[in-house]
Amino acid sequence: MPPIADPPRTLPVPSTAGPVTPALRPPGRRNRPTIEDVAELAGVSRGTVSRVLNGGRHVRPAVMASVNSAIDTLGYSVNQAARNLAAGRTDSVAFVISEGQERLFEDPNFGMFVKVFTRELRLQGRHLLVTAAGDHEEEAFLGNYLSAGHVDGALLALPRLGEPMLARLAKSHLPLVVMGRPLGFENALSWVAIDDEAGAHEMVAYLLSQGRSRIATVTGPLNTSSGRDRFEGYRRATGETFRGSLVAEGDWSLSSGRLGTGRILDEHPDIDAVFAASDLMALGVIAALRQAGRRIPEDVAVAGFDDSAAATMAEPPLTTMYNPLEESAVEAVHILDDLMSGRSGPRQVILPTALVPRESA
Amino acid sequence: MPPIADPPRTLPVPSTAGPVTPALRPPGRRNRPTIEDVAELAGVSRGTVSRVLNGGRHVRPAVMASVNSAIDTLGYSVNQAARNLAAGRTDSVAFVISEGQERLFEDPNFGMFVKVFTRELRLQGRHLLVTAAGDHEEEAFLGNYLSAGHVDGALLALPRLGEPMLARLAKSHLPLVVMGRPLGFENALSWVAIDDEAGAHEMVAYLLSQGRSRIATVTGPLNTSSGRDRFEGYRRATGETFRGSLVAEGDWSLSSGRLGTGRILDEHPDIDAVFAASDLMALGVIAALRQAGRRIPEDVAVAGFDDSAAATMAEPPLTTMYNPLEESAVEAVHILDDLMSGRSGPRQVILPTALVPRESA
DNA sequence: GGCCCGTTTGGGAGCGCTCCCAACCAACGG
DNA sequence: CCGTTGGTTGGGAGCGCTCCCAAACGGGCC
Repeated sequence: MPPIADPPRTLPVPSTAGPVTPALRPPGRRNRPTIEDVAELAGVSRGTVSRVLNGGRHVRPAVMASVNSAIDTLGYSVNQAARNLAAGRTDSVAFVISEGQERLFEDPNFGMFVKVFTRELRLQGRHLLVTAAGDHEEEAFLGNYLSAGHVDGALLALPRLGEPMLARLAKSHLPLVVMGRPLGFENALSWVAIDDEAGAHEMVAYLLSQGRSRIATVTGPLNTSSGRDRFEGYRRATGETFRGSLVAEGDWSLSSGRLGTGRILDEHPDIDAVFAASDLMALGVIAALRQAGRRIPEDVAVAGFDDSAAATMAEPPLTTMYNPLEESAVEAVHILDDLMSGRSGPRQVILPTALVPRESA
Repeated sequence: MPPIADPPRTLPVPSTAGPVTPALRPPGRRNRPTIEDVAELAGVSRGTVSRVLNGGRHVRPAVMASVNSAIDTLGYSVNQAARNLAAGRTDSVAFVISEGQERLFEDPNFGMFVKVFTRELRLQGRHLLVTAAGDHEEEAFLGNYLSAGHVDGALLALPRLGEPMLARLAKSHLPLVVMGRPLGFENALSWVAIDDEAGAHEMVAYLLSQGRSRIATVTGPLNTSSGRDRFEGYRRATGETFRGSLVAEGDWSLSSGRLGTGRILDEHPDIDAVFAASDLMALGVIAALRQAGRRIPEDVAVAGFDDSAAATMAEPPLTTMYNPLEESAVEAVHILDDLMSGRSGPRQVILPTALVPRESA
């Protein structure tokens, strides 16, 4: 790239002088030692060094040791670009998120995913790259990145419906696993989700069994599969008694829980329970109820969803549904591994939730 | 050049069977079209396609158009591994975080950094990869990754002192910019920080000017530069009146603010102000004070630091110091760009904070 | 009309690795 | 003693690009 730097690269000696010792290597741009240098120092061939680098099968222990020591003394580390090109794989996986990054990083699920993905992938010798695309331009940029063979596969968290990104990636042939149910691509793609509908249903049934009869709900965004399914669970559980005015659509945020509850209280001051589709929104629900002078759970029971850290810290501790995030993440990585190795085709997994009764209901 | 692979490519007819459509291309593992295919279709040479791919300098508009159309019809996208290898760069930058990922993602600063980094890097045609290392093993794994030439540079958020990661990376020759002051590497590395000491000093001076005289503090972790510097600012501002028993060390978390305040109250029930080294801890301070029956700000003034979203949402709204996170992030990317392009050597930037008075003090 | 110079184009030479085949070697059995 | 087997090793070929030199081209000017 630098016009000045190149001549020495192609030819250390301008054509006049005689052969120069191999020490004078035709300087790569960063002059890092190559596999060839290691081979020379260890007195073996390129092939042998490569074998050592890739697990050391079919290499005598003694030779392996000398190669490793050569690697150490040279401070050699493999050039990934070259390896990728030659081997046709990158040993890394992207975690792709649409949604504005600001909201995103508040999501407690997110940190868990990153943590578990990193850990599980490392067991496979792979790296996790987290990438986010806020707007459409960034999405295109990111789409390019993924198609350019930078990664061997991708884990996607694209909660909203009809993500253009999904359609684009779906036909890119890149192995893909979606976290959550990808509406519109349920059969074509692999995905891991929890049984939101059943979980929500169970929770509302539980509230009913506790003698609550006027149960309101603050839903998640209804253009996400989780938001929609949890609402459906609520609807099915309430059955005959379902009233649209007992429903407020939230956006997973604390303040949307607060606002939604306020609105419902205006029309229905007599509610005796609120099912929030997330713990964070449940916190907002509690705040709004308190402000309206309600005691929890005496006057109004509150239930959340996810069993996040917020649920324990809440005052009173929150009755919620356990969301098997960690299991989901582990499962997703396994599926992706199978996909990348060609061991199997697309696969879908739905994990069950579990009721966690605490003081709030 | 390739004896086996070439014939079919240069010539669609293998010698035996009848003419086969150009679809039959030699086996790339994923069978993706290469630059050579584009060149052939557009009727130009590899070199010309490469020129188009890299901005189209020295290419006639007509030729450029035909190349672009060939790219479209073939659905070609550049193979990054090959490009990286040939060009010696990757056009991507890592954002490296040590610290357990769980805590990490709760940090509101973090989301902001990712957002701004992504945006600013894209203007340079670069990608951001977020990578985290929880334990030592992961750190080593990540260190390898970074040294392996996967990225052209890295932005580091390694808040704690004596990060082994820092020492390791510092001597790796990879262009590096640290977010925050890297204790022990102040001169060797580039970094961007805010003036924590001056900010804390200003805040405490402000409390004093408001007539508060018994000012306690909940510090950040004293093994981080920010924690330490903010404490120093407090110490300098309190001067003669400094008392060690008015200090509690926190860990940036809400609960550490609560616990620390509780401990201080035990010994000093008469405090009339608390300076928390972060907004989140200030929330904990408020909770503890309330529980002890204090009114805010009437009985005790509370001040935070960072001017995060939490500060506005607090009850009462929090007096705090504005932390120019976005500017820091922008600055960091600029410095990194200079470093990567060899335009300049290591550089350090310290940005000023600003007092944001609200109701809590 | 011939010459010179700037622009455009072709294509050779790698980049540093993996893959794979052929060569090698030692131990063993017939 | 030689053929055979199975583990080990060397090194050619090639992955798909970028870089750069030299050739080709096209005006403008004398």
